[in-house]
Amino acid sequence: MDEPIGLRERKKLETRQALSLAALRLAVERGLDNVLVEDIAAAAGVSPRTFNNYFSSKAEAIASRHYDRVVKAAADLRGRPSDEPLWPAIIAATLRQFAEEQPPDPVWTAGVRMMVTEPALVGEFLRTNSLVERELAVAIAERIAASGDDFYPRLVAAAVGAAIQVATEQWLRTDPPVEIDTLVARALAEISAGLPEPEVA
Amino acid sequence: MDEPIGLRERKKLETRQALSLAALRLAVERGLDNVLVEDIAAAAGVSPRTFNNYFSSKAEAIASRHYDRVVKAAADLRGRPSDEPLWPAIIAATLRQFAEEQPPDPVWTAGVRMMVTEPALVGEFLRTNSLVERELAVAIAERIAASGDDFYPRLVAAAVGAAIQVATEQWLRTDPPVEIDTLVARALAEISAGLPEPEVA
DNA sequence: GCGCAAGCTTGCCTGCCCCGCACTTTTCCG
DNA sequence: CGGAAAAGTGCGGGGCAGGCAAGCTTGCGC
Repeated sequence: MDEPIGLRERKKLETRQALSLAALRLAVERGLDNVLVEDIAAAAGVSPRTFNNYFSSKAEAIASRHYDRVVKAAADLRGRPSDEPLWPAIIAATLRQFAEEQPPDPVWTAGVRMMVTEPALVGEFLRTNSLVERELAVAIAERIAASGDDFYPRLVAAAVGAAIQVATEQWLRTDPPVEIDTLVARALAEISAGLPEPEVA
Repeated sequence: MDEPIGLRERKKLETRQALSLAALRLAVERGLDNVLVEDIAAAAGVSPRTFNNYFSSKAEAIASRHYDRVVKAAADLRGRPSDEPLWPAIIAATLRQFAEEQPPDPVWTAGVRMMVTEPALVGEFLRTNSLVERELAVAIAERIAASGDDFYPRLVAAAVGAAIQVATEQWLRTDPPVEIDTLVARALAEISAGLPEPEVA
């Protein structure tokens, strides 16, 4: 968390963020396919050609915001005391991401719904999650003196991803809205406990 | 599992399969972006316009084969005796898919590697997996008298998907090749056991 | 300061993809 | 056998992604 150098880099980051934010906002406002790359570029104050220097597709630009957000959970995990047991640390780091923002930004929640709904976005959304899981696996590996490519860290990271995924889906579906924290916590608890078959009702 | 009716349907299915097979084979042979939709259509003996009546993208055509394959695991699970405990049934049904074909078809393995590697395919691949998980959740729900939309079945299905995903990744990476069955079995066993933090080495 | 090199932005242009529409051809079924 | 429904096809348009070759900006070393 540093690199004070780079006034040039700064501008680049700003442009990138402006583009991804504009992409998300416009898509939420008017629906994905009423937004042209041209519009996004205009909203960010750059030429359409430049858009593709930053992102290789509309979908990627939108998902980029998602990436920036969830990647923080991995960073959070790194910052936790190293003597804390693994799963409590994971659960705490994850929940913090969802708790941070109350009430949740309506543009963001609409964005999540869109990413999970629009066929043209789902793939990129999932691909992003899978990228984040890699980061997460590395953070997990650090705690147990393993490599981020090893089996166990990858599996744990994938399990966490799956839990969040399911929790998010259920959250989008519940009609009387439920706190997403609750759902995520439940999913993580259950998946870390091994998902035993419930007793016959 | 029937519908004897439909000589019309038959042709449709054949065309669909011809298209997806051609898409996969050509992409493996020459690399994804040296294959035009035109080529695929030609190889399947239909017009380019018809291609898009079946699939909405090249990626979807390729992933369609993947879908057809893995969806069988869910069907397999349905066919198992209903008094068998859940996890053994899941594990058996899943492993059967991988065991079925020995040695594995080289076009297929190359195809999997491609789907996991090529940025343009990864998203569609993941999206397909997520679709299959829905089927799987329904099959799981049947066994425990629940709905396919309920939390627990979804979570189990997602966990299974995550396990297979990780196993596949590791399998593609192991240089002295390992049987994928082994990896899948291990991943399923571990995730169903709850992924406890390993003892410090 | 100052000028040069590296790097970012942009415009232009090409190839390709996806899809709507209208028309033909095939299949189904009474 | 004849009409309705559905599948295949050709054409054309809107849009996207990316190579290339200028311009323009920034940073760095002198």
